[in-house]
Amino acid sequence: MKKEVEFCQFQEALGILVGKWKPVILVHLLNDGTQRFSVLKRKMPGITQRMLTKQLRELEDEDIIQRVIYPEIPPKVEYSITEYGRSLEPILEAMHEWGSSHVARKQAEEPEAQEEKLS
Amino acid sequence: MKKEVEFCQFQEALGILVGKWKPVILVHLLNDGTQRFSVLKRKMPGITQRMLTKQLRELEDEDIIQRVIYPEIPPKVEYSITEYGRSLEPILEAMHEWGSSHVARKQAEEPEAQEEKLS
DNA sequence: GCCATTGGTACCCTCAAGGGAACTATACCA
DNA sequence: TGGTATAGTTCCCTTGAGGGTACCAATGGC
Repeated sequence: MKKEVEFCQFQEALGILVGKWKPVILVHLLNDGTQRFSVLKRKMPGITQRMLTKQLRELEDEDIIQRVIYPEIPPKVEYSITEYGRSLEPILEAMHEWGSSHVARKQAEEPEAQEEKLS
Repeated sequence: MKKEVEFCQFQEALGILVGKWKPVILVHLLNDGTQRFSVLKRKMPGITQRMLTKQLRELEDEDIIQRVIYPEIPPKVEYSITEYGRSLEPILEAMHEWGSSHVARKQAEEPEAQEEKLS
């Protein structure tokens, strides 16, 4: 019974981190600090306005990031990591470290998509 | 340029861990060691045969777990974590730890879905 | 008057993840 | 003869994540 509950903890963290863009957004905000929408967008080639807005809103809803609107024209909105969001750093670090070796491994075993031709 | 590549590392780890059941499967295999299909299934109430098979296959394809078939009747198949799969442990641990405090936090702020009524 | 800028929103589409239910093969047991 | 157990597979369906395109509002610059 307790165990069932325990297993959900993973889903909690995953639920926040999954999404094609969320980890990337978080790393940008963690590394480079507060940034406005357009700057984030420029740093993520391939993302659409719609997607970036959506992901940012979701992270904001989870209280992982903070959104500050400056009532100017043209609009200015700045995003930053919250204290709480910063607590995700260990996970992101662990994932990054693991990912690095995973890619290294993949490249080692399929440098040219070879399949143990050397028997 | 380098940075772009770096950001993909997260996706690598996420791609393996996402899925409603994969983290749960991995934790079971990490904690309790080698186990056969039916035992795993029993430990995961709610999962269907189809789903469990699928997730196990995917993990096997990634070389995260190992599948050993005993040619008996009725069939016996045992699953276990590979050396490589064990390298995911830090991530799972980080996620679990974070998830625990996240749940604690959630329960603290919405014990009865109250909204700062105490002003 | 017209265009660019910024940070969005609205509408619609596609594809994959997840899942339900039924079926399979083979041997043992009663 | 029929039921049970194990580890699947097949077919079909639903939902949601992701994404493309177009549009908006207000102002400054030419």
